[in-house]
Amino acid sequence: MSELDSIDLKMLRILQREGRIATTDLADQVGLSATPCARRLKRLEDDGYIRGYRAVLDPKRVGCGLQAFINIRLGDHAEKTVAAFQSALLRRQDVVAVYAITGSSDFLIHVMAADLDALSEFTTRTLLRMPGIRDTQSSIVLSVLKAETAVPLA
Amino acid sequence: MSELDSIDLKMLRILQREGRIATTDLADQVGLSATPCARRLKRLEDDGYIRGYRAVLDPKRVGCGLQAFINIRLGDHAEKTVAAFQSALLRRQDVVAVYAITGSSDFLIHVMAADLDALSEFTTRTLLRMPGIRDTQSSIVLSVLKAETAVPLA
DNA sequence: AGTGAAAAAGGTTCCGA
DNA sequence: TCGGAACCTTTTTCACT
Repeated sequence: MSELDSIDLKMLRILQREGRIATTDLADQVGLSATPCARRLKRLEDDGYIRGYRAVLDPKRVGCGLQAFINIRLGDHAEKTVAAFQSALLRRQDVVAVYAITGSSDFLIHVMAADLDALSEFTTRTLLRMPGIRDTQSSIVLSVLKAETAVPLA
Repeated sequence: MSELDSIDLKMLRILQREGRIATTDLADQVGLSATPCARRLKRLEDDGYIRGYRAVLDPKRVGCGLQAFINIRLGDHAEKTVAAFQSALLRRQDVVAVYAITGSSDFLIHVMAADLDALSEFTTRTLLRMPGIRDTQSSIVLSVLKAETAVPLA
């Protein structure tokens, strides 16, 4: 479970931008031949540095024109309530992220929907009917100036 | 700019999970031979449905143990101030996302840092010294229950 | 850990349906 | 638009440094 050397970091930086790059090209870019590059890549995957690879879609292009962040405060923090609330959220495809946070609310969720109608339907029909919710506060995304999946690597 | 048929959608769904899948395997999974599958994939890329491919790293594993969301309210909405503020944020690697939002604040940003020290340094040394900022409100992420890059595809 | 060559697997192009 | 064959590239394996 050794450390990452500068070549590993270089590889990770490149792979965060070009997830489908051929290992031969990756090898060129980090100054290695194909064999050790493939070995390192496998190690980075096996040791859990790389979780997986994803195609990044253009949300608007595929019919998801609206995004929102919703702060949620629970009224009841009983373990059972919290667990039920969480698993209900996690099951939904349109809830793309769920964070437990500090501050004035308990959870921050990131929702994607086709349009305002779909979003308000989610909020009123689904979210507000979940047990244990005290209040919610929605922030609709007007524009996405940046949305990296990339983790900063010093 | 034609529509996406059910095979295209299937391909996109698979690619959101397995961004590095071989096109022959993708072809098998959608019931096509390699040639038309590769052609469709190229079209999805060229027409902007697929923005790119990314390796997804484990943040903790690569030294980014702390995430936070920060709501930012500007005091001065002059175009120049807003533009300067935005470009300063966009330049920073540790600011992984920037959204302009509705509601009580103007921007929501997603920050990744090694630890609390690094985060508080960012807030006090960088963020609060930016011109035009009226106030900020940080929510530190206690746990990530879900963080999909995937866009929901009906 | 890295290299280079050979075998296997995957990707691309062209043509016919 | 699809499928198949030929051709080319990439990946993997292996012997060696």
